[in-house]
Amino acid sequence: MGEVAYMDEGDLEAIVRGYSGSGDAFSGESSGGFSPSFCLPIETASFYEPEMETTGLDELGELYKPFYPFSTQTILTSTVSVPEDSRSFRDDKKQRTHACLLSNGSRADHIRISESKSKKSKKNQQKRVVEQVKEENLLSDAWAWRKYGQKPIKGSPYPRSYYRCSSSKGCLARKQVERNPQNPEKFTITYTNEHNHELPTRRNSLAGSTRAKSSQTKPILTKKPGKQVVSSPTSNPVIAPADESSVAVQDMGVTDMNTHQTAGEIEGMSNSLPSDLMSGTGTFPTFTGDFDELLNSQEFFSEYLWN
DNA sequence: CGGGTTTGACCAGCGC
DNA sequence: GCGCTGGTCAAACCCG
Repeated sequence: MGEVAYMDEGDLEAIVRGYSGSGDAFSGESSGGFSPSFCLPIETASFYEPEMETTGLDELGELYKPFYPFSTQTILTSTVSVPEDSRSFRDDKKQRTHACLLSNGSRADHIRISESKSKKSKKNQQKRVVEQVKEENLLSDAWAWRKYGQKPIKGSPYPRSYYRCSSSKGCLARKQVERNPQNPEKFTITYTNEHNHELPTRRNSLAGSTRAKSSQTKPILTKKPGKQVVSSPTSNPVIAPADESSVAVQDMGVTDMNTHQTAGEIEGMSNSLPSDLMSGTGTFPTFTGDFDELLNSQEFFSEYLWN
């Protein structure tokens, strides 16, 4: 546990250092305005380790609360940095870009850097923030995500769902959601890449509206080509009894958020969260702490962890 | 009609 | 080199 996966210490060191301010490729000039949500490498914890939810991170959790006060979940850490996922090569073929686009449109080319560092692009891909959240908190980020794939994962009875940011075409932000096999109540969310735009003022209208009926809570998938069957672990139409987290959310958020949007806007967005994430609570207040906050707190994390 | 999900296929990385 | 695995694509379909 807590092992640094996918990269050697040197790499991590470099990245952490870079991230914490030296402004190397990684920090990718989180230029002026809105800073990319994620560009920080944090320690990696292997998934599926229950302990990791409570380990030394408890303390951190406390510190983290102001930013992410959900009572039950644990924010975790993870990851690895280093850029460019395997797709980069294909992307080349397909004329797609895959780098850290910044708010100003510039491109943080941390990818290249890592490329030179390692060829194991797949493992070194820019995954980073991993959160352990309860079902009801799956909605806890204000970004608009569009599911683009789902795969059964070896070693886990639950499939992993893949989401990409749907609020901006060029946004490279990715999110993977999978149920923790050892603690099915919780989901592991892995964010990859960063958003190259600000928080959407509102989510796409249909996000969360579709499949609302057909989606059932079924961890294990059943396939029926051509049919809309349920399968996503995140397709939990009715799991989230809005709990205390909803309150907590509102408390926090607004602090940093006002730079991007109003609480009202946020709430509006919550009404259109993807159904599988919505868990049936159409009025779940969204996570207002935007990635900037996470970023900040995680920045702290990284320093805390590495010093 | 636009934008969401589902899902089989495809592709590249990795381990043996 | 081969097979396994994970990540993504894209067609088909659904919904408001």
